[in-house]
Amino acid sequence: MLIPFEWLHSELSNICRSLLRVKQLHAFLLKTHLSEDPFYATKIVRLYAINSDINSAHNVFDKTSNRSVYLWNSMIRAFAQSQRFFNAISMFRTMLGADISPDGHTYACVIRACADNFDFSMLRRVHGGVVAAGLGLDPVCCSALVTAYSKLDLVHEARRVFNGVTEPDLVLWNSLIFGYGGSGLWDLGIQMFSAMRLVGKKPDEYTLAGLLMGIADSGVLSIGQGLHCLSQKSGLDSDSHVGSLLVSMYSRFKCVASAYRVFCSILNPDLVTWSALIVGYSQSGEYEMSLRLFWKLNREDRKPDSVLVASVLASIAQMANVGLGCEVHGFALRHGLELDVRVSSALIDMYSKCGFLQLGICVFRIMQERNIVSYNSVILGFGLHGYASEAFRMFNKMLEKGLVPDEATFSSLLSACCHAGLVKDGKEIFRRMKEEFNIRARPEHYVSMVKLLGSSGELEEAYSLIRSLPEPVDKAILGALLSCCNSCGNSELAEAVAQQLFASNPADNVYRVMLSNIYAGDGRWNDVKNLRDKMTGGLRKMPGLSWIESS
DNA sequence: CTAGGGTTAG
Repeated sequence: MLIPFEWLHSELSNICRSLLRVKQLHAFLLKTHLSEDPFYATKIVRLYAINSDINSAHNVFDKTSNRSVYLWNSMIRAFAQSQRFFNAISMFRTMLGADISPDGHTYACVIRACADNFDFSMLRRVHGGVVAAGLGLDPVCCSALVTAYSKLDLVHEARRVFNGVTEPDLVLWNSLIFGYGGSGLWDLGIQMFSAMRLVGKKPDEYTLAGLLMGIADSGVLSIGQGLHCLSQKSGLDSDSHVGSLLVSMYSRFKCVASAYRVFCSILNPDLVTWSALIVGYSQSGEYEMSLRLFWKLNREDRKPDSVLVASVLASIAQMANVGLGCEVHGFALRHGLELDVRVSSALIDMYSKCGFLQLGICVFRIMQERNIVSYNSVILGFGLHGYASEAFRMFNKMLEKGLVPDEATFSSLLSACCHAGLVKDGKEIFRRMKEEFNIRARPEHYVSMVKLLGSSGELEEAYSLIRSLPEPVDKAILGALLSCCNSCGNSELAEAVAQQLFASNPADNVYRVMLSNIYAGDGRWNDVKNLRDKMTGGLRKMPGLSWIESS
């Protein structure tokens, strides 16, 4: 039989998104007995995996007696991609026992699977295996290890792997920069970037994405602008990934005009980019513009997804505009998005924040599938309207259903106690959260507790709660205590708290002014003057910024 | 010949 090889190879190299077509190709290969060949088997396994037919992929693997490393690797990757972690690992174990030895790519697949599954002890064991196999300095394995450790919040471990490599390639540099960006260690990311440039490596779109990821949290707009400039010069700002990050970076700094300019320069803005801009406008308080863009997107051929609808509803909740909320509710109904838990929870939240708790409860009642988020929204709604007992009733119902409460559940309950002034119940639920449900109290929980205790005259207890926390105490918690002190006229405690706030945030002038006001209220002009004299310090010196000026 | 290490918003 004459086989049109050219046709076959181009078909196999295409990323075919139709399962039917893949099955036809597979059937054709079976007829020609080419499916016995590990080369073709690998292709078919990959095509089945892309179309998420993992059983057919496994079947092809089983039927192929002559298994190449490529075939093993593809099968392991296929299992990992379809979240079948256990299968991926056991396939790897089988491979170790077979008469073929895994290569760097095999280990990379397994390492990635461990990270995706947040399995630290397995990652450790595989890392050991990598070293034992003599692949400890293999660039592919090292990149995978750096990414995996960063994903498990062990960036320092990632750095150790990186340091072992004498001449890191671009991917390895990028992996570490991404690790730093994702862990909020943006200054270390910048340092690595400077070091990378010193050895003459040119950044690509991954490098910029890694850097930009951390910058929005840094609070230093000039660095973000420097990176924007750099991406323009390297012609990377029209890349939709980099563009999306720039849009959200500018949005977080509330520079929506710049965000819009970046948006316009992107060649093919995708749903992510649109989302970043729409959410950006609403985060900057420009709700009308945000909604106008939402409807504009809707007029184009791309349709908003449930995540975007939920975010738009969140900004409508902030506007407390129930008319717009109803319009978007109608939109969700027309597009069958109201069954999505994220959308319906956002609807509950929107209605209750607009003052229409009853409508929120209606949405809750007709929901098909209720998860923890839906219960949290309805609990928050009851609390917001002062119905603390209803909130607790919902909480108990949720427990009866076997749902496990999370941090947000307790935030909602504590805020319900705040709104109703239920000090005793608040203390009790705070205790149960920690002891019974093993949830570590987060800053927002402490904020509620401080408000609750402070507003009922138990300032001392609120203060001792704060003193039990490790330094530095979150500024939201101290801020809550400070406003309680102010409203009940306890200027002595107010001063202590303001000093603590100022000491931990010396660069933020808000706290300097706060403290200054307290001194001024007591007529202590010398203290006011001292405070002002220290103000000449200027901006904190930033590490490794010279490259911005040079670029 | 193929697979295989590094992405983004909410």
